[in-house]
Amino acid sequence: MYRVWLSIMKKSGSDGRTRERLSREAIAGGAVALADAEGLEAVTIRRLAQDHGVSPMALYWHFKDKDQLLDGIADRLFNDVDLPPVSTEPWPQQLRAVLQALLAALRPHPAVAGLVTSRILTSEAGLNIAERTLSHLRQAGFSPEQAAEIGSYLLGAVVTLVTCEPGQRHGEDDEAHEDAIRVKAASLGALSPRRYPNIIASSGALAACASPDAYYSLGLDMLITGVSGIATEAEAAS
Amino acid sequence: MYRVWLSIMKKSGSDGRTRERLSREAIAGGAVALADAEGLEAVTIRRLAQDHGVSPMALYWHFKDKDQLLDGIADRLFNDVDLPPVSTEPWPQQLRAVLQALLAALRPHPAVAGLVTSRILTSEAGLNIAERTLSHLRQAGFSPEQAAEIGSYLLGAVVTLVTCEPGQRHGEDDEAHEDAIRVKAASLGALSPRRYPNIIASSGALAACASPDAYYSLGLDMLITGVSGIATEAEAAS
DNA sequence: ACCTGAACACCGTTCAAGT
DNA sequence: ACCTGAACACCGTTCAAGT
Repeated sequence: MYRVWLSIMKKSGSDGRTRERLSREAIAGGAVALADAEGLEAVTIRRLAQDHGVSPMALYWHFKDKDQLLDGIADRLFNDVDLPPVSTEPWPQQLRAVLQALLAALRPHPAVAGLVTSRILTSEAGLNIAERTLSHLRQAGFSPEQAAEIGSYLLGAVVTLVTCEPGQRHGEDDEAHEDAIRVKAASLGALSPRRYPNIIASSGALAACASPDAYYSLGLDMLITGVSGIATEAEAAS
Repeated sequence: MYRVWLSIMKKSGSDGRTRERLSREAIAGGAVALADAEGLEAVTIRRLAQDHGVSPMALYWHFKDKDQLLDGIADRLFNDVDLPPVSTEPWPQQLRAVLQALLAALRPHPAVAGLVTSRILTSEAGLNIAERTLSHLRQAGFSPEQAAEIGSYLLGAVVTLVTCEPGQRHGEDDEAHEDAIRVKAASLGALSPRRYPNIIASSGALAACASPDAYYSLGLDMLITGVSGIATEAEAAS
């Protein structure tokens, strides 16, 4: 599928000498596709340049250094977020919808999801997500300071949901991935039943997620329930 | 402070030719201290070897490759966790105490905290933490499958709390860090008030955490409240 | 404005060899 | 058992130069 992406980008077949003009977007897009296929450690200036049919130094025209390239990847993910319109619904539902939108954008790209945590406030699109999150937290009655802390945590927690999904793949092909899951479940199941009875009972579910959709839905519920809980506490205390 | 660690390790002064025998523990300890001082990107096989007064290849006797070295760092953090004894308290308090113990071990080492997420089930000490977490979740009435998903998330969320603490330093010295915070607060404060009113209101708190203790306490409350909430939901549904 | 070639300092890692 | 030296393939990045 990475090869498909490549050929689209190059706009002509395997013999195609002609290639698209390089751009920040094309490079970041290629980086995401490469990370999806082979993991973040495969995303290298030299490798990206090679796949674009260009010299490594060409990328330095578009990005000051590799860190800015990673910023570009994060920015691309934030731009994939389809923020729900503000409505008259109660804040918990609206906040949940915002987090769910972020989640939906990150789920297809677990290998690069971790990049966004530290970059929300340095990305144009990320700022919009943060602003919406803070506004719903203010609706809940939190102070600007509390909203900042809780908001930072919530956005990070969405990333955590994605990167902690049991059996999350890390850029191997499908068969190798299934093998790894089977091996992991077996090794957990072979632990001492006296010392680790609960790990053994959960070994299958720890090695792979039976229903990712249910997992993510439960995760969002936990987040919103948690915020609602401390919101009412704070309200009762004031 | 990293220099202090170095001199202790070498057991003699600046002229000391004699050094401790190398060991997995000494190497992992040095790696943590180095990451604390200069960030995870400074943790390099060659740099560690140099600081230990040894050739880079010496480390390969103790660790198969760099990934195993990172495993060793995570293992060291898990061993710092002082797990509370099982008691007769209700499960939410006990679960909170377990998460708090993990949090206490990770807080001093934000640069390497992220390493633990994927390594809990491959570390001896990590398995104990996971087992305790799962056992309290089973007490709460969750199935082994639910416990696996929720437990994975909870342990990851503790890491998230540490790495998402607003203004979390990343291995700079103190003055540079305070400068960075001031710059960040100022740049957030200079955003468009029409588009980002809430970010501006929270700009100070987004750039740096006023009271980390309060932040972490609130974070643990959110986690426990969230789990409790979906636990009673699950109970009510059954 | 956009890209290249050569070069530099740095990685992780292998392998044969030393004690 | 524990460590070294030389070598290899790979990084990110700079700088001067080409079009």
